[in-house]
Amino acid sequence: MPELPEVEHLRRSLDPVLVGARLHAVTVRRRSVVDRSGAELGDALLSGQTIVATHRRGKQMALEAGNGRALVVQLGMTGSMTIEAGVAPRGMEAKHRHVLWDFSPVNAAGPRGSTPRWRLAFRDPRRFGGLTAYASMDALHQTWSELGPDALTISASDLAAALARARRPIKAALLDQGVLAGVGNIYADESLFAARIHPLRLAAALEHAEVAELARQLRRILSAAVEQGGSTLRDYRDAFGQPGTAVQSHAAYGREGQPCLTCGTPLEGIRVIARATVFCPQCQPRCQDLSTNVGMTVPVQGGRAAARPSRRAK
DNA sequence: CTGGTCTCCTGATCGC
DNA sequence: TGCGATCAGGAGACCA
Repeated sequence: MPELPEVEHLRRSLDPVLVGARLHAVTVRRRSVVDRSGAELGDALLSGQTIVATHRRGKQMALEAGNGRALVVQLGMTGSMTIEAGVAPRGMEAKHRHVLWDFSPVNAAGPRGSTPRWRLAFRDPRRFGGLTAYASMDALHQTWSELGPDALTISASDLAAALARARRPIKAALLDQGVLAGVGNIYADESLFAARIHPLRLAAALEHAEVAELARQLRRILSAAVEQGGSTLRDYRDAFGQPGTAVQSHAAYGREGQPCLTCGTPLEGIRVIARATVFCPQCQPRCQDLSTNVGMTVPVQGGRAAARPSRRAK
């Protein structure tokens, strides 16, 4: 599922192709995926406009047009923006393509210098994503100012400020885009594991050193995932259909019941605000006092001795 | 005000 | 082989 690294990688792969390109015709096959707030559909979708920049805040990506309008792309669970260079997709790949733009790429000259026509496609089978039109960059920034600071560059002090009044589990706070922008279920679990913080710890009660470590791990894990092209579990592809490889470095997400890569204890699975959550009961103690007692005999609640083999049967 | 739960939506997977 | 049940979860609506 696309989170910040996937969206940023997508933006970086689209940017050189789209900036400077002019969007010709736009085809809307399912207009319910477009929130145009009163604008005419073609205007909302930047028809006829030249793309002058791409932007990102959290999990949202925006295309800025020459006339000042902006179009925000939200990928939701299964959304994608792909470049179709000549060949049209077939089969399942051709389904659920809700909006299609014809455009002339900037850096790709066709035969005898003629400019080929490429296509940009917004596809989203589950339709948790969508496109939102803004009349100006000011209007867009207004909306984006309601998001928390971007997780890719989060500082310890900014994270501390964001969490200071969050009277809820740290994992719930991390997933709230108004607190911190860009983190979803995968990278919430990964960053909490790396920072050795239990997902149910009260956000506002974290020690400053823990918040600083969490900010550091967020930056490290997210930027590494961007470089790896994001995490492809099933659906995610970049602008040219390539999957990301960051899933190979997941230490917690999707590893319930498997041994912790640090201590070997079977990872535990719980649900936090209805999200599947995986953590190490040994490395991420619920009671913060335990983490200061490294080396001592740490009492572990519940019978963790049973390595819950029930789930591994296959 | 805060935070937890529900709802949308489709495809993959599992069990029988 | 087929089919129904289950699961995945971002984000906004809704409720305690």
